[in-house]
Amino acid sequence: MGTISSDVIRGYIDTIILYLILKGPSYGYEISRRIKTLSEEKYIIKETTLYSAFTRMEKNGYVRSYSENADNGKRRTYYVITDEGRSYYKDKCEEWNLTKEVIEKFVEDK
Amino acid sequence: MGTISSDVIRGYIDTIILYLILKGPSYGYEISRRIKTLSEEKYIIKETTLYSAFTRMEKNGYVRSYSENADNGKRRTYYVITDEGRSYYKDKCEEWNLTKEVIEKFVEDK
DNA sequence: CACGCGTACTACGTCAGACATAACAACGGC
DNA sequence: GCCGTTGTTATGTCTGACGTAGTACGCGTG
Repeated sequence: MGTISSDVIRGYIDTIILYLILKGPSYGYEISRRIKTLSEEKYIIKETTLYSAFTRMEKNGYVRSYSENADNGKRRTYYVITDEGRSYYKDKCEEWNLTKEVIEKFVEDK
Repeated sequence: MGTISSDVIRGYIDTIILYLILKGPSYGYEISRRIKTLSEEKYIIKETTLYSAFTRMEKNGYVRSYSENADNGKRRTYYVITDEGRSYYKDKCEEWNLTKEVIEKFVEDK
């Protein structure tokens, strides 16, 4: 307990990932760790969820990718946000504010 | 525009419905209208979504149902929240607060 | 008096997203 | 020599929301 269920966040995985590459490219493993620490361990993304999100977003034109060999001898795939990705991110932020308002009408205050 | 996408609310349909029968039984059509007005037309639930939610929740023990002939000659299926349903609702409200906190870390303020 | 509209619900099928399970691969440390 | 960390990929499953369609009754209006 303390962690949130997956369905809840469904629809915002892409937004979360895009947020983390707004300021510069990053790669899967790093993003997953940053999600974990930023959310204070309340949300830990699954590898499959993460990488399938990348594939989906690349198909949708929200990210581009390139491969590079890291200094530690490992190959890495970096992801870069596109203009389309930025505009999608902004739209999702607005949608979030709407959605939040709606749901809060049906959720009792603690 | 103005209305919210379905995936976003996914996972909260049941919560929304349960909220509307917290204070007493209701039936599909009425609930759908109340969601529409309460959300200020920002969320309009589909019949299929609504009735499949009822089925699911009855299977899970969150609601009970009974049929009655309404004064207008139509049969109606009323749904009643159970104790399990109440406790599920409370859990979801708490989960919502957690989720909200998490997502807001990745969404830029308007 | 036929028709559409509001009420009330059901059946069947589709699709996408999140996840489970598993594997591959290279390095460091004990 | 094997485990843990880093880093990614493949394959398959399951559920929830929705599209499309149909049934059925009563009421008002043209």
